[in-house]
Amino acid sequence: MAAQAVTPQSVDFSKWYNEIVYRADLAAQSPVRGCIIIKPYGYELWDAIKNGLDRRFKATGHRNAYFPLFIPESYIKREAQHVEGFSPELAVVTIAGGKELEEPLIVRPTSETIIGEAFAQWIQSYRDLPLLINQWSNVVRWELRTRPFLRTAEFLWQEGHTAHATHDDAEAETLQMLDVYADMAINDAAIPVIKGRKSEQEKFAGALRSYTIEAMMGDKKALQSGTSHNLGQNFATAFDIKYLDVNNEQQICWTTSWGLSTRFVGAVVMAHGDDTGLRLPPRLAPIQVVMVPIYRDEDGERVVMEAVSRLQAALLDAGIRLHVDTRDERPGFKFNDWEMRGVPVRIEIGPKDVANNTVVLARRDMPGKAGKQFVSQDGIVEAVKTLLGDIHDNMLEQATQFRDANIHEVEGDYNRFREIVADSWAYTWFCGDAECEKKIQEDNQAVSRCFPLEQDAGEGPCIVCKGTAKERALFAKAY
RNA sequence: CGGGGUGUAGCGCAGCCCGGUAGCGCGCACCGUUCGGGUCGGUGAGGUCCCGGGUUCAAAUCCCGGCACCCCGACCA
Repeated sequence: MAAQAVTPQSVDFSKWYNEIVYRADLAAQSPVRGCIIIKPYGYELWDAIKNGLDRRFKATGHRNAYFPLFIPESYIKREAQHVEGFSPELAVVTIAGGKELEEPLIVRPTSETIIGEAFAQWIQSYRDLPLLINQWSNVVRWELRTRPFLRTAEFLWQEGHTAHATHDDAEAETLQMLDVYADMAINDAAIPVIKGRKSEQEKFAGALRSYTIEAMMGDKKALQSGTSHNLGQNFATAFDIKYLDVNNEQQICWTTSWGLSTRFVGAVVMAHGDDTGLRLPPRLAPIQVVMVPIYRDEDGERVVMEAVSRLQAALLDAGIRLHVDTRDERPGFKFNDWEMRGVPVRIEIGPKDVANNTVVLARRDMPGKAGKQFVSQDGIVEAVKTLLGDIHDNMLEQATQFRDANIHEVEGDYNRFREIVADSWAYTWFCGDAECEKKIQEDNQAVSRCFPLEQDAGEGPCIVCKGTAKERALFAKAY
């Protein structure tokens, strides 16, 4: 039989990624350039991400709403930086119902403008603030170069939009939502992310400040996995979002927006996957446990399936997402198949196990024999629950160690800096100047990722111009 | 948007140079065999050879034009 292994990460990470996405059944190619079909398994993964976020959004007082897909062209043009940032990648509808439209409609690349217009009508008084809205939607950005999940012409996401009375309120909201993203990434996806502020060059078109959670992928490239923006009064001014304060004076609102997209599915794949396939974090895995019955004749089948039904009922009762693989395939095939799909735990059960009242528990995060253990059927639910927790912890630990081993601090030595960013992340003093950033980008393929929020105070020489820098930044090659 | 590549069965490809009945592997269906780490054998279904035009008795193959997708760079969640 032909080898069915994927291209190893070490040979060609990019190729590995593409193969995994299709072979693990996350997505399929679509007839439309730059778009993908998200298949059920991939969508279930997105659903899990989505549910984790939605729960957190609601817990912090946000409400979901839905705004139109089509945005009048004039709206996009109201905020100068915004239009400049987005115009190259807009899809525009000029004909509808067989007639040329009086005003072209933009297929939303993001909804600040149309939501801003609505906010202007909804907000009259300081009593209406803060206004905390979230939308789950699709957006379109006509990217020239696309990759499944990481950058597609159409993608799914959520975009939060809020309005506040003061700059500080808006800033608190922006940072709170960044925390929400980080919490989901770490506790649901087992991806250790670094919270930071984007440089002036890298911030959102029209924002006062942009924040990001940055994650390190298996090839050591950085992936911006979620962003949160303090929009200041830029959009509020452009869209007349005003309120009367306690003194009956007109004030301009402060707004925020924050988004996390199906790109995060790509983050899960690239942060955890290995040469055997996907490795899904237990809390997001659509299937947490797969049970593979093993037998060689009808007697064996009867006795094994009886035990399978019993264990299945117990595990499903406990709320574990379980799948029993009864396909007419050899066990070895099934093992490999589910490993490709990243299922965290596999239960093998055969006649010998039934005789011994045991099962084999195999964990995806530890390959081969090392990850296998015999456990008693009696304590199966607890054993599985504990194991799922252990796997999450271990995956987070592995990813954290990998990340920390590949971030190197450097001070003042530009040559050393260049060596570092060639292969990993550099952490260094950076003045934030556009010219300095440009030089780094031109000399290396790396760009600034963020000024990490958690760093010791102090100052040092900017890695490029040697001028006094008050913050350190992370630099890396990025997706 | 620049550079390269590829369009032939669901997927991966050969055939094209040198025109002559469209093939291989995997997958799929059925039968048997096997089943604790990617079984083996048999039978079978499945094709606008990317599209349009041209040359020719005859085009997957040669010529002209178009389209699509993929990969690599610059730009971006």
